[in-house]
Amino acid sequence: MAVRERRERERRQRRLCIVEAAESIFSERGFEGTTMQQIADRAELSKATLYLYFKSKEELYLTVCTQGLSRFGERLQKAVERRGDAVGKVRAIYLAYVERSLEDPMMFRVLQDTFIERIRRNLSEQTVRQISGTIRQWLEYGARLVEEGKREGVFRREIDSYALSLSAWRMATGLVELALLEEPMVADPGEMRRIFRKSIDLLLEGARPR
Amino acid sequence: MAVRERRERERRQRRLCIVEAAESIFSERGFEGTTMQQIADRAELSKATLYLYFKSKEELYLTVCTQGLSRFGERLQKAVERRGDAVGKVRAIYLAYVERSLEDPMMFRVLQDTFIERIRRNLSEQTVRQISGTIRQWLEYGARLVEEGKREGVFRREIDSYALSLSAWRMATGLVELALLEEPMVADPGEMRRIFRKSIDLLLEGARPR
Amino acid sequence: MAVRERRERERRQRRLCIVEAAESIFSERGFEGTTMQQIADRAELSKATLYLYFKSKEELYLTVCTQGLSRFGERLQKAVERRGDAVGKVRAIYLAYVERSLEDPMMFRVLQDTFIERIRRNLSEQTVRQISGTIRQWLEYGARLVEEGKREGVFRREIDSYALSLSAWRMATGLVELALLEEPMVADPGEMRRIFRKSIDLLLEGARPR
Amino acid sequence: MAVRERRERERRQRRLCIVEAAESIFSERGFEGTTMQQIADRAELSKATLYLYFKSKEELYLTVCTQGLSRFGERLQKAVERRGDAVGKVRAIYLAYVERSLEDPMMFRVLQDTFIERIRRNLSEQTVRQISGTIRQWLEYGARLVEEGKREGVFRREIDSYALSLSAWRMATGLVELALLEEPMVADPGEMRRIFRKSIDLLLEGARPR
DNA sequence: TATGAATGAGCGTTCATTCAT
DNA sequence: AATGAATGAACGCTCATTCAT
Repeated sequence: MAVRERRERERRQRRLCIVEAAESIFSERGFEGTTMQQIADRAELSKATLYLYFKSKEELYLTVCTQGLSRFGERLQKAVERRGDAVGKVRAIYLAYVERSLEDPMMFRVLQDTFIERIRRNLSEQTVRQISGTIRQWLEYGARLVEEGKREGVFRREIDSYALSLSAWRMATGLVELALLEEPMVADPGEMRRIFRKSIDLLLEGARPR
Repeated sequence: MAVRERRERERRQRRLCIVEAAESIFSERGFEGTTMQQIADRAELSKATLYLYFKSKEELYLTVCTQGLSRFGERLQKAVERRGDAVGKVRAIYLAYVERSLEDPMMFRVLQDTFIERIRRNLSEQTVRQISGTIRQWLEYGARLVEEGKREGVFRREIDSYALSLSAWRMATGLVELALLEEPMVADPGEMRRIFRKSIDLLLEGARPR
Repeated sequence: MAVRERRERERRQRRLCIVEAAESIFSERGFEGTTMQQIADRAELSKATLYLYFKSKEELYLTVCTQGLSRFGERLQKAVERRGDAVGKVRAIYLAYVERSLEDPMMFRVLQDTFIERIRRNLSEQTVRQISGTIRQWLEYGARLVEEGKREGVFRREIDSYALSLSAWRMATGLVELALLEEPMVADPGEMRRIFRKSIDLLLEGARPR
Repeated sequence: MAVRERRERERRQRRLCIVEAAESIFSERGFEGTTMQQIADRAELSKATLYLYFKSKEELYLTVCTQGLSRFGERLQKAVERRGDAVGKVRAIYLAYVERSLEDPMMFRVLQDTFIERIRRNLSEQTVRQISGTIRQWLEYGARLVEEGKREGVFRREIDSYALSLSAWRMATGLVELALLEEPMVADPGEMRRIFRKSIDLLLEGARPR
């Protein structure tokens, strides 16, 4: 019967709906600041129903994180395609990361939580491994781009490609964090845009052959 | 009588003891994840006693932050003294920041909390302003070092000194965050040390005259 | 389905149950002396459940007051109907007020709290206004009865109808307060009954044309 | 030695000082709304010292009540002296009671608390008896004045003198209660003064021979 | 005698989770 | 499958009282 299929489809749909509601609230208020009631309200469901799809607040949170991570990855992927040399590609991926984060601060913030020890402790080992794995893949992808650049002669041979990849990622993240503060701490939005560009340019310049 | 003096001394000691307990728990669990009971337990005092020394959780948090901030600042200050050129000074302050953070992860984490929007919302405006103010001072100090370097001819004239200062700070912070994860996500401690050095070298190299 | 109806009915029932528990404890111990735990215990519910029905202790208190107030009002209303002249009406309403208060001391005490400055300070302005408003209505109703009496010629023309209304109300309240003390302070119950009658007779006699 | 005497004197002085501080705060905030800290602050002593003079908050409260009661009584006594007939005397004592209460609302409010069952339960039997006794004496004094008035022919023979005394007292109390509300519930201060006079006049008029 | 310091018990309120329907 | 109702456990904070000095 097609009934079962429909059921299954509806169930997935419902799940998705919850995840979306959760994502938007987690990112606004963080893990601890979010209540199941708020999520239920936004999903237009009852609190109890949430527990039919996720066995705890943590599991729901984890789902939001991993789903967001892979969507994020897809976007970055596209940014590098059709770029010229490796320098351009690294620059493009850096700026795409920044851009995406600023456009969808929700996702960015949820992912940031993932690096907070206290929250990690609430997640199962498997989850942490899964998230770490994905991130490591990106970093390695970045490192490969740098290696490619070395072969192209746009980066110095002795550059540690993984260190560069890592540095760029952390610098981007740290600056976005700042840019997303409601009350700007160090600079206004317009200035921040320039700073993003300058930051990656400095780093890439530092890796160029002299 | 010396009684009053002793009392005074004991009182300061007790206060310090509470601040230390608070610092260690705030850094483990963040502002929201920390309860006054936990702090009281670690300080081996009753919850009510905390309120004899601090009128609220927030005031205690603020004290932890500002005390840590100034201790932190003093260390950085020392790191720059007796250094040769501006490049050396910036490098020294960067590495000192990293070193201090790794030695005293508590303080680092408490300060990081300060950049989480949801937590900022729970703090009084005054608290946020005070912390932001101190950080901005550091950043400006960093920018002045870069300006000094331009005059010395070790940095390019067109470098945006504030952007460099900011980028370095955020990169350091982002990398330390990673290094402090209990289960290393991307690299082992030994490798991280090298990466710290490489990261700042890349950035400084990028700012050098060609 | 009748399910929804039953639910609705049960919910009202539960709410009523809480209000009753609250009324009995508020009247025994006053607003400040009452705890949500005590109310929960008497209603045989958990403290948290109270908050499903009332959003705060104050809202619960307000509900107790206003419900009691209107119930009280209805009884007084009935007491005046089918009475002959205005003197009879005022007398009837006075004695009904006393009677009701002695029968339902809970309500009487809760309302009395309303005149204690410190408790007023703990209530929202709206709550206080609402209660004051109802009481003022009664007083004005009393005053209108006196005016009616003047026209009938059973009260002297120069009598201040509002002052009489007010005096009667306060006298009744003060005497009831005394009568409700567990250990009688001034007179036994039987004697009190006579005193109530005598008190209003004195007042009415004082307002008669000579 | 005179040392012991001085000690004793100082001790009494200190005690008085505490009672005064307590009286002023109890009357502002009621029994439950008052904290030992507030009393200690106003008495410029430490909280612990209070417990050297009174074994509990309740005992302190009781002392305030009984002391206030007797002082109050002395004032009323004076008001009746040198008055002409019994009507004038009753009127004088009624208005003196009102006047004193409005001048020293503190004392009035503390005494009112004495009629709240919940507070009575916290006091020892002896205390309650002591307070009741004093009040009863006043009432009987009032009743004797009425009897005097009957002999003078200014009150009707069949008047129940105790009932009149009681009614007047409760009416006065009830009206004062109203007058002391910060936000006037029924009438402004000026109007209240007239109402006080009218209220006792009504009652006395009601007791006159026709 | 006087007090600074300390605390247990308790407050109103919130929330993740469970359960009967 | 979905939910309204319920609750235990905890939260930040307060206060009457005790105790060492």
